Amino acid sequence: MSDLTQRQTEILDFIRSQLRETGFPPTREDIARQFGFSSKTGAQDHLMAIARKGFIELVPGNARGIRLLKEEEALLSHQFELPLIGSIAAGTPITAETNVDTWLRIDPELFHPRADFLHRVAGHSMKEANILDGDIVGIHAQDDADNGQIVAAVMPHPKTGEDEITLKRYFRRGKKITLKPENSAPAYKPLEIDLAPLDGDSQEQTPFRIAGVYAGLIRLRG
Amino acid sequence: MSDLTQRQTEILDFIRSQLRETGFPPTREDIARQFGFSSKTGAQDHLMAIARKGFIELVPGNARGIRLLKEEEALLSHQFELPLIGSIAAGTPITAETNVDTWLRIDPELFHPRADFLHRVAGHSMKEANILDGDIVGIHAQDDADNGQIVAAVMPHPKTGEDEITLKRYFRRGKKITLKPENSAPAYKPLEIDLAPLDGDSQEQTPFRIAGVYAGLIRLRG
DNA sequence: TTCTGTACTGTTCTTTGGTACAGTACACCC
DNA sequence: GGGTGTACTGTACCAAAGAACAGTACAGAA
Repeated sequence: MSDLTQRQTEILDFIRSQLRETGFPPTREDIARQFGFSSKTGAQDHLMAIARKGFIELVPGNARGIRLLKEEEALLSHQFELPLIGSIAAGTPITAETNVDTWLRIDPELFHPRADFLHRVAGHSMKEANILDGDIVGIHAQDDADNGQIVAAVMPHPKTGEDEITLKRYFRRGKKITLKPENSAPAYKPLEIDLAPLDGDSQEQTPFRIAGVYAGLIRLRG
Repeated sequence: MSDLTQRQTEILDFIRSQLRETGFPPTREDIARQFGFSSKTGAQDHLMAIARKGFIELVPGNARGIRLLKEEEALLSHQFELPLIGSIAAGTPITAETNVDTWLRIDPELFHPRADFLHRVAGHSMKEANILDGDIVGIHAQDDADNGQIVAAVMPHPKTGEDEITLKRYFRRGKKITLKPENSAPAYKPLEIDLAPLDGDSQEQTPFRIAGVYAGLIRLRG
């Protein structure tokens, strides 16, 4: 399936938004009006191009006979789904499509605060916060956190160097940040990060950022 | 909101099915054809009645200008929702509508085994199974369980006598059933039930049944 | 250079489809 | 017995909307 042009994408988005808002697809004239065309033929041309590329189906002879194809229809209801984020490709925003393993049908608004993405927990470092290996946590995207909150931190894996998400409890005192696992076993040690390393100290900063705060979890096995 | 008549319900169902199949609402003529009316006025009359009762909205002057109202739209996707079961009215099956507090938009198929309903946990009796007060557990409906499984048991509350759901770990040896809390604090005691009380013993049976087995949980706060 | 695709304007034709008006029949309620 | 609501038939009108045809302009590929 070939790609849509910029304009065609805009028009497809308009069809989606109309469907969501009014409950039925727009007419050629609706589209022309929206984009400032003086003739509805322009809209018709675009529709035929989008249909030819397989994103919609036009039902001849039917008013508003525009059908989003299945893949497209699924996109519509992404509003009640959450992306499960796996590994993070370098230089991408966390919810970029390449980082999405799959979409799970869970209403983001159920969580407090609202979840923006999900992450599968590996390991037992948050055991004492009742977050277990294999649990899927909901994360509310924000780049800061309050003291004592559990955060999803993005930092390179100590061995592979690849960016990954880890859950830790966040504390900040001046320029010192502590990321604390919730497991009293000696193997789990707090991570200290100094935002103001001594001058002349060429030691590299731990490249760390907050992807969001913990908003709840789901555990999918009995 | 008053109720729909039989015929009106049929027509509303047809509108839903058309939306699902074609992606857009039917015309008056589509409806007339479907139900064998010889005039589209019959369809129009029904639409106006259904709109007057608040189930749909008609957008004047727009072809296929039929909009399902929000409650209705949600109904469309009940397939991806789970009922949260609160207290249980006497003599009703557990997922009867009167027992449903609300519907949460979570795909039942995410759980293993598939969840049939949800239940909010009150208290700390399953703390050591990492199920906390306030968690919402997914339950797969079945009336039996294997030894060691966590079950949702329905039995009368010791004080109020009202049927309620409690989570316990299930063990059976012959005619003896043990429902065991997962909390080693002395306040939490296993419950023993004997399916074969001694003859002549008039002591009342604990009226207990298994509503289903634990299939996972969601925790909606950070 | 020609061909193909995108991105439109402008006009015309015809069908689709909403809506109004006039009836009929039946059931239920006050 | 009259009013109201449901459940239709039948006719008619006209705006809404799809579809076809004829252009223009530009950009990139063969």
